[in-house]
Amino acid sequence: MVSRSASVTIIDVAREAGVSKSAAARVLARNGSASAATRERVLAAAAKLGYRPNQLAKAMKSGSTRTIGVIVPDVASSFFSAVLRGLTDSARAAGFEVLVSNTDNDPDIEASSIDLLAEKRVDGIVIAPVFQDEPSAILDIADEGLPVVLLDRCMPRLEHLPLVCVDHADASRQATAALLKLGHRRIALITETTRTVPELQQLARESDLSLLRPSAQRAIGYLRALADAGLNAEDALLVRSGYSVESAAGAMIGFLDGEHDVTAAHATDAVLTSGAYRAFSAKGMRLPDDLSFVGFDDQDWTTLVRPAVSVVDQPRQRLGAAAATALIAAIRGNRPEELNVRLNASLLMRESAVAAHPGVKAGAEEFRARPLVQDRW
Amino acid sequence: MVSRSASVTIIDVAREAGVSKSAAARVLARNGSASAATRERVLAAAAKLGYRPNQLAKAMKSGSTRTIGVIVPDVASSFFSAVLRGLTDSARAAGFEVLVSNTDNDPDIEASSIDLLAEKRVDGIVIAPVFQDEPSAILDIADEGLPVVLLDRCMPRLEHLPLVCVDHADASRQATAALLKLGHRRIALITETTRTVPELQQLARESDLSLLRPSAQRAIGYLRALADAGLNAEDALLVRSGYSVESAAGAMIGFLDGEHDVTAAHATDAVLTSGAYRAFSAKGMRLPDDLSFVGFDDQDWTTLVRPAVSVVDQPRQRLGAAAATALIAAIRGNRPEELNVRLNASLLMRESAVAAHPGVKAGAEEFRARPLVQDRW
DNA sequence: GTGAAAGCGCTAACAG
DNA sequence: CTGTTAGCGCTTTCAC
Repeated sequence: MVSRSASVTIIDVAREAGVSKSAAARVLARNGSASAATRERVLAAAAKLGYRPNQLAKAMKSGSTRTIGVIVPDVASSFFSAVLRGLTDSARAAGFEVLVSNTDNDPDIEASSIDLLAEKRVDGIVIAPVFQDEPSAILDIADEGLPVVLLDRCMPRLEHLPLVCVDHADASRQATAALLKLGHRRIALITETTRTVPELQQLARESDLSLLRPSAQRAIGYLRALADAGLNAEDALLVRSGYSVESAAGAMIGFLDGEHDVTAAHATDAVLTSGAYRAFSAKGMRLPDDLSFVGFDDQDWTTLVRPAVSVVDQPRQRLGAAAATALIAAIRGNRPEELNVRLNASLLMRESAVAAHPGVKAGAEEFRARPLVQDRW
Repeated sequence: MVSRSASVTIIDVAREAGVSKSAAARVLARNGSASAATRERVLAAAAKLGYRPNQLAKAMKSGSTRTIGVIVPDVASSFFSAVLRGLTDSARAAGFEVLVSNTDNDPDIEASSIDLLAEKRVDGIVIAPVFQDEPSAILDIADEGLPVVLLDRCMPRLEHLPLVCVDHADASRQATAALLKLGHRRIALITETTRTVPELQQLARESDLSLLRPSAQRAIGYLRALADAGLNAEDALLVRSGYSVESAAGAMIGFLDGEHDVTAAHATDAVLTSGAYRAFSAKGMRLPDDLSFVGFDDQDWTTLVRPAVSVVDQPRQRLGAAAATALIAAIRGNRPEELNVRLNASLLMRESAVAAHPGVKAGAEEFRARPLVQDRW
């Protein structure tokens, strides 16, 4: 291997080997036939010149770039960074590289990202779409025949696209059920949804849950757990928060400052979990004595603090891997309907949630071993 | 805008507009001259057909893909995910998309990632290299003339490549100096380096710090702070840990179980900070009463726990942005020497570190307002 | 101002 | 088995 110029083409290799361009091409692309002698000389020439196949040229011919695009709100978030990790690894294993972009939940950025990726001729796109009434950029690109897989969330107009997500309702249902089993009856829900309990109940009855925002789906899971236990939900138990640690902490402090009789709480998102936890600290509350708590997403700190925080954990990396797999299947021509994946979150009971009364039998052990079900990966 | 086929080319647009391919090309690429009438018809045709320029073809002609590659150990880590965010945003703003891959610190994966990116004809690569004796994949690609920017770390043989990093030594120097100012004299250092104090001192004297691993640079920063205060460092104060929370927790517990007289500690990495903190919890230690502590990297949980943890924080997003900017400058032809960037970490004094004795005057306030220096961004 | 033609690096018929 | 040839979609001289 010698020093090499900017770009060594197949022609350079052919010349060096003293054969024709196509002869060289055949051995380099290891298809078509070539004599042992030719093969050897071409390979030697390629090695000597440091030949690197130009995938751009290959892509122009084949129509496939072996590159996929990923569009998420923020790759720096703990959720999407883990998802991206699973996604890139899985894509890479299948021979695809990944182009990423962030939207910050801005529909315009989303639209321009889609256009850019389309112009770069990615073979498909995985997208965690921005909630909007007219997701036209996504619809357009999908109409043009580019494979698209929805990640983590869906919305009206996009129902026909394959969706890879976690069962949000089930996640919060699990968390709430665990608290109920521990004997808690008054359970606060820290939630981002702005819907009232009756609205949520109606949605749960009449619409396709997967078309709702994750926050609404999770709230519905909470309501279901209550209903399963024969309990009525109350708006007074819903602690409304914006999507930030500060907002959640403020909302929770406000709630705790007011009159209430809750003995437990569940937060429906990683950020809200942090905010709620901060509120508990600020109020000087001791978990689980003053309150039992189950958070969302297993973050670094949940096992760092004392008591360790119980959470319902989403399989983030596997979610990303599943999205990559689904997209690649779509690229290979599988039908969208076959590509839907719904993974289950798993309950991790630790020290922040205990029995409401000494008499309650169910301990943390009971939940800890709970097997995953309905998990296709 | 009507329904469109798989791929609308410039020829389709030309035909629809009733002009030649080159006429269409000229208006679509908005260079060259065209009459108002032609321009209008072409634009209309393009809109009608939903024409999307094929960047692959453009790239083949121009030799530039307007895509850069990023190679890091793990995009899911809190450090690199934040860096990636800054990097993608900055690249995007300059008109470049980003292709990512993870190495898990495996040199073979690194090498194959580099090859893949090179074959995809990225315009340049930002890489946080795997430590190895012969970084030949990186050297090869750089020799071939592909712009390469080193991210976060350098190593022998790679000195000639531009480096965008945080001043590691200064970061730990700042943390240690803060503790010293608070009156602490016996300060433990939780570190990943395996070098002894004499070795580190020799390295600090004789070699280019930037060629050492960040862990060694940080340890040297600690030694410098001690030296500045007229104190001798001791190997007994170095708590050796592998790169994992568990390892750090174990090492720290072992240290605390043994005989020691430290009143303060500093961890030199985010992971080690978590591990050390877990050790404090496990031992039932109360910060800052039992020990003053300054961690590394401002993580979610550092302000969630009570007392809030003081840290020296790396400007992660800006680091990524700076790397993108440097790489793009390299692509535009700037000389490598002009591209080096060293950012400063900033000390965030919170509640986990207090004066060793009531008499010490320096309080947290003194540090909080400390301005950034030597920061070019 | 406009069209014809060459070519980026590669693949894939197609003759020889 | 091997070489010639024709593009993939685009830009860019170069005549007209």
